[in-house]
Amino acid sequence: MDAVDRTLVEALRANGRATYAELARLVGLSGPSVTDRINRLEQAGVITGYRAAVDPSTLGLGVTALIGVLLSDAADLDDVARRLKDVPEIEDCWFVAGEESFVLKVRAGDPVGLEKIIGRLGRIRGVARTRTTIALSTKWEARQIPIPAED
Amino acid sequence: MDAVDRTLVEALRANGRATYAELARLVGLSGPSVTDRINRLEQAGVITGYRAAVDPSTLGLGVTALIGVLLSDAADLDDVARRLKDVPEIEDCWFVAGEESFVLKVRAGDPVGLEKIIGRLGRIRGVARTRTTIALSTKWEARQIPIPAED
DNA sequence: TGCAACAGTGGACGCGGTCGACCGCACCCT
DNA sequence: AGGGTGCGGTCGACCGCGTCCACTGTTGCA
Repeated sequence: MDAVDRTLVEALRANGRATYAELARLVGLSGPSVTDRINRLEQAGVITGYRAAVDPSTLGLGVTALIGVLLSDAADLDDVARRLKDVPEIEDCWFVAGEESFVLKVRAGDPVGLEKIIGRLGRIRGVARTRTTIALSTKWEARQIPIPAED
Repeated sequence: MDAVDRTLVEALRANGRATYAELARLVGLSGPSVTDRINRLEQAGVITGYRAAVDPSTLGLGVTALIGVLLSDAADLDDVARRLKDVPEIEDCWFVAGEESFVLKVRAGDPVGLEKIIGRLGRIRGVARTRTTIALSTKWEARQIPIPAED
């Protein structure tokens, strides 16, 4: 994971469909050696995949919300996490410190859809209460934050 | 935006480096027509780009936190948003309904790094207070949620 | 000094992306 | 009903890219 690798990762974060030839020109190496490095980055788990970035609102998912999940006493964390995974509208799920045990980011088509999701969450065994925060606008999402110099 | 387009979007969300030939075989069309459709999806703003998915912890960004930002009375929303944008560690920024005006998702290398970010946020003009929730573990992130049938 | 391991280079081959020309269909207007 | 138009798709050809393999140069170590 040297400077060349960091450059490659930056370039692929900006454009996941960059050709190996382009990347080779960018870092001043030959094509095969760039291929080697990227394969190694993938196998090391640095690059976990390549995704098309899609605007959810164009797919009819205009509502974004953050939902805090409070558990009942004696709830099984793993069990709740497993049941949360069955709710397809949850895009992100963090286990957090604080009064709330999980924070979820969900997408819905409209407020009615969001209400249905909240209802489903509340019916999960072990979930005591939810606290929903609606995003009125998304200033930005998934911005590329700089890679720290050291490892 | 018909069923074929949805299939293409799903496929490119799963693998952003899929070749047009693969996609053509998948949907049963010729290469050029798939290229046309994808170009149209890009120009329509459905597909906004292609990104390599990177595991932040392998880059030395092991700490994820959600930070709620409370504003002072008479704070200028746009001005605060602009100053938040200058903080590179903020990966997502939503303007939300509720006592907090913004919710941020930030990444830091360690708790000390997070403390520095919180300090910087608190010094932004118009920011009255912040409330930080640390993610102890990420159950999942950026999961592909299904595309609703209708548009 | 000699050997081994590793990273990179260069060339050759096959496949994929791209472009232009053509086709068929649906829609519309008269 | 007929003709025109535009759109979406196919086909074929050319160029460039990805991939594989053999070779090279360097570093580290015995």
